[in-house]
Amino acid sequence: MFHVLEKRIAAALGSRIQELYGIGTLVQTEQPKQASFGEIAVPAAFQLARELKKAPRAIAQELLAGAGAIEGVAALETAGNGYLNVRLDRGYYGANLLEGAQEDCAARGGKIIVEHTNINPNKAAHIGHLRNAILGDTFVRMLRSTGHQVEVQNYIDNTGVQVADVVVGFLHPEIFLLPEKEQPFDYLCWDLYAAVSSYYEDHKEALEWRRNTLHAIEAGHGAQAEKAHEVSDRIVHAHLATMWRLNVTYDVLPRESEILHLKFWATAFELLRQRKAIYLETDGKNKGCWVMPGSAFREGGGDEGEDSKVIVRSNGTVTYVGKDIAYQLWKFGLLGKDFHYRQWHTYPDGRVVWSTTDEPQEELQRYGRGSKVYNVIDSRQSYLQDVVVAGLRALGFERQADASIHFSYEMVALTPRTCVDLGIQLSDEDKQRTYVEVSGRKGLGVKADDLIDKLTERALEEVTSRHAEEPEESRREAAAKIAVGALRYFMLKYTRNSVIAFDLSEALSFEGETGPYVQYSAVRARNILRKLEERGESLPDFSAELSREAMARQLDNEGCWQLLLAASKAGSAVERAVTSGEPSHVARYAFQLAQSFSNFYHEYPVLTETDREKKTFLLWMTDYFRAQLERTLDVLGIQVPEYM
RNA sequence: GCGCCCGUAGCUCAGUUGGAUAGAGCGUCUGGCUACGAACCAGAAGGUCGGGUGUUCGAAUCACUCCGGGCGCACCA
Repeated sequence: MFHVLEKRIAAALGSRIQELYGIGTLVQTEQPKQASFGEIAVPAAFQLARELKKAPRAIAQELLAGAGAIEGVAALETAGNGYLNVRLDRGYYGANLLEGAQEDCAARGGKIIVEHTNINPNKAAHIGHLRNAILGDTFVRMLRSTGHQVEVQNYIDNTGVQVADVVVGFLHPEIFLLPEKEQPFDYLCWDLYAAVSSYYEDHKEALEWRRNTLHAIEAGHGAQAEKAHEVSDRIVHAHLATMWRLNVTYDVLPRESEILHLKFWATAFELLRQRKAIYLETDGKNKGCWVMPGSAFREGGGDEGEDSKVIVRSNGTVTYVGKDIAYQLWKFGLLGKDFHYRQWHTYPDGRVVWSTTDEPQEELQRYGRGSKVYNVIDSRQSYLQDVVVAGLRALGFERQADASIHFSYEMVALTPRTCVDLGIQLSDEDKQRTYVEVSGRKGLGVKADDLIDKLTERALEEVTSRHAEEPEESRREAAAKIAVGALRYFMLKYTRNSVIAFDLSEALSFEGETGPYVQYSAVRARNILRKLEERGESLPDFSAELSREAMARQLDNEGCWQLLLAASKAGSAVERAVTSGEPSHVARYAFQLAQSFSNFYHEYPVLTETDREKKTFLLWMTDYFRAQLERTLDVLGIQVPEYM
């Protein structure tokens, strides 16, 4: 509702400017710092001042003078030295919210592809991966809630060295002892991978095992290839299970093995070669390689050969970037080829994740052909992402290059204190830092499932301390939702390019700006409504009992009005977060919304209210807050427990 | 050396793309449960927005520069 009015006001003033000065501009609106200034502020006069060579204040007055009435606006006034402030018609606003004024949610644009998670299928997921998945999944929810069609892809690199190293571990039990105790497969691989990696340090000759294994995997047969398949398949299932705990799901898993077997790369290579995006280097350190010149992806890349990027190695194998270019081309439907698809996994709610396969299937399924592609990838890979986009550009796919977005984010590191808690040895230098980088290769880091388990136990303690009478299963269910709320909110409250220094005790906190705080507000809103039923009363028919006049009367109360206004901004908050590509905006809004509700909760006793109209109004406010809280939490992928 | 990111309250971070008196959470200090649940609320203290120069009606935000920190710059993924 709020952004409908924002747009309406911008449009009205835009045409007013057009008729007065003959200038077509996009009128910006903002929200005043102080509530006393009104609900919407328009700084347009400042922008016009330069062009018109007039004082902003005078322009604002001219704009105001002949402006006609705008639906839903009670008053326009000038303020400061050129602001136009808007006061909304409160009765109109409330009545429209009550009727659930349709947010214009018409499906828009083409399909958007979001690729996220992309964890190497060779070990358990850790907190760094969680940031990727939660960021990606939340962005998907944001897009879907604003009417976009989205396809979620999780790329599986099942033929890389990481998998090979774990296979090496399994095939050399005489060196890499498997632990006696039972533990999940992905945990076992975590240790195995670290062990193999560190073994290479002192036994360079062992790298030959890795090379052999890689060759076998590419060839696609033999014991090593079989083991590689087994490892990556089992790990992918483990990852899907971990992500499911966090309400993160996927539509399709494109796999590297099919990119190889279906010769996607060969097709891409032909394109790149024909259009001269890459060339065969005949000299220098890259002699014998197919390279992309540095000038393609770096500004002023002058030194030929010095900064060019190898796409095909001198031994004829393709690099990661090369495969990624082929994959990116496929995402846009530019390769002229497609995968076959088979059902890979069914979620507990019945939805199905599909995987690519190289064998034709009876059941036809189509993926790819997006009009816009978001790749959720660590900012450390921005250089490689630039090369991929440059590849598209060099092929002449300008539009698709522009529509390829590296949705980057900074890494998750650990605070030194948390390292100590986890028993990780630190150098004196590291102890002085504010954070320490995790390393999957060394086996340092916090496993995702361990963290979720820890959070769940913490939440269970809290729940049990308040609801010992409830059955354990029910308490566990609530605790799981709280844990997920805490974790998702924690990963989302930071802006994307801020490094998260992960602190265990901070993450385990459920007070202040946290997911559980927001969940708690929603629970309390529900409780009021439930208590109403328990008292033998029922929810009034709001639209019958609350006339526009009644709404205006009640909203004349400044406190109520400000609270309702804040609650009504959910749509515009998500909208803004989508355009700025910043999920943290939604998280921040959710927190503010919860704060507003807390204020409401303490300020206005609902059930004991004696004035009938006011009580009806307060019940409506409660229900509206509940709906907005649930809606916003849903965008964040956070559920509301029955009690907490 | 080159490129990207960061520097805002004691700590961790926001700041609607250049706007009105710079905001939260944590921590500290004062108060508030006989419950629409205190995982909460009310209040207080706490700032030279890393330093400097510039751009203009107006700068935490843009440009230049210096200082401090991080991450990239493979025939690894």
